[in-house]
Amino acid sequence: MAAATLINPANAYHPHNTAFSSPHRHPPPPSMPGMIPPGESRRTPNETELAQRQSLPSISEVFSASKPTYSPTTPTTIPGAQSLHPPFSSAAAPRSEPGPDSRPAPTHDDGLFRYPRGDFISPRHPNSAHPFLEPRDLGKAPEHAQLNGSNPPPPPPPPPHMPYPQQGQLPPGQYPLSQASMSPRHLGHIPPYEQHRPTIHSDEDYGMHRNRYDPSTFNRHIEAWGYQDCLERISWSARTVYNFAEAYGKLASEQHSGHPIPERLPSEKEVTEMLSNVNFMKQSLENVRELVQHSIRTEKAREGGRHKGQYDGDDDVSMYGDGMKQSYGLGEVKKRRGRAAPPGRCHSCNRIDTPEWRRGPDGARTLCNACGLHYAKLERKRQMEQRSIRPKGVEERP
DNA sequence: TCGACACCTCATTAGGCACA
DNA sequence: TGTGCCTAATGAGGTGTCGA
Repeated sequence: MAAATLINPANAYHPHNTAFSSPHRHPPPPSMPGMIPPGESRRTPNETELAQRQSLPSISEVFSASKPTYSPTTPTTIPGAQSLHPPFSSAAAPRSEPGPDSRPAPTHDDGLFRYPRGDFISPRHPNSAHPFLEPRDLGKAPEHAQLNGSNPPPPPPPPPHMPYPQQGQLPPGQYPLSQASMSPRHLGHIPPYEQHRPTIHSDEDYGMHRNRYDPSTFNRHIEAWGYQDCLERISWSARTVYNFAEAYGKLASEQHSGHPIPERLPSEKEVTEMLSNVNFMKQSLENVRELVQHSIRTEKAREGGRHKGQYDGDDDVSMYGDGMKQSYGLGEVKKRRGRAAPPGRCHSCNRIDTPEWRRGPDGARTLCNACGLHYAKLERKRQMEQRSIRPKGVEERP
C-alpha cells in the first residue's frame, strides 16, 4: 500500500537518507562519546571508530551526574526550508514567522535518560544525534567529535540574546526562545518554552527541489512531504503547548501556596497563542487524515478488485510496518492489537533495525534492543538507589 | 572482569469466536 | 447482546556470548 510505504518510518528515517543526516553537523555532547550513525551496528567492521559509537551514557556517568535539575526547554533548529511546498496550503496557517530555525526540545527532568523526543517525528532534524542529553553536558565543548579528524563540526551558531537559559547552557543547535514571545513581566522568571512555528516551506524551496522528481511520481513526493511536514508541525505545536504547561506548571509548583501569583501566570496573549497552537494541531491532523484517506482510496482504486473481499485493512494499515504484514497472507490478516507500533527508529540512537524493540521513557517500543536494555538497567539502578535512600515503609508500593 | 547486545523465555494483553 | 475461553501477538526481564 502506498500509504503504508509513505508513512513507514523505516522509509522516512532511513539512515542513509540525506535528509536525515544533519546539515548542522553538531557534535554530540560530551556525555555521548562515540556516536555512531543511525542503523550502524556496534559490530560494524569499522570498529576502530570507537569514538563514533553512539551509546547511552554509562551507568557511572549517569549516576555521577548532577542530580536532576530543571533543564530549560530550548528550541532547536529545523532545516525545513529545504523541502517542498506543503500540499496542505490550509495547514500552513499564517503565524508569526518563526526564526530561521526554531524547534522545541523536550523537557526531561529525570536527569537520567533524555533524548530529543521529537526527533523521531522530525527525521530531518539533526539533533537526533544528541540523545539522552543531560544538563551537565550542555555547556561542555564537544571535544570528542573532533577525534574523527574529518568534518570537524562548526561551532553552534550564536544563540540570540535571551534572558535564559544562561549562556553556555544550551546544547549545540538549540536556540533559546525569542524574547519577544515571552511575557515581559516574566522575564527572568519563566522558563522558556518554544513558541515558534516550524518553518513553513516556501515556493522557492519547492522550486529548488522540483527537478528532482519524476513527474510520474511527483504527486507522491508531494504527499510524502506534506505528511512529514504536517507531522512536524503537529509535533512542534504539541511540544509548544507541552513546554508552556511545563514551564508554568513548574512555576506553579514552586509557589508553595494554593493561590497563584498573578505575576507568575501566563499572559492572556500567551494563553491565546496556546489555543492557537491547539487549533493549528487540529488543522494539521485533519490534513493528515485527508492524506491518509486519499492515499487509501487511491491504492484501493489501483488494486481494483484484485483482493476483493480478502482484506479490508483500513484499521490495520497504519499500525504496523510492512515487515510485520509480510508474514500474513492477504486473506489471513488479523486485526492487530492496539498496541504501540514499532517506531521505525530508535528514539535514542535512531537505529532503524533491531532484533527487538524495547520500552523506553517514551513508552513501549520506542527504543532499540540495545538502548532499551541500557535504559532498563539505568532504571533498575535508579530504583535501587531510590529504595536505598527512601526510609523503610515508604518504598513498597505496587 | 565488565559492559553491551542478541537471543530466549514467559507473563500479559487483546482480538476472535463460541455459547448461553 | 453479554460473557468466557482460546490464542496470537506483544512486552519485558533474563541469559549467554562477544569484545574491550
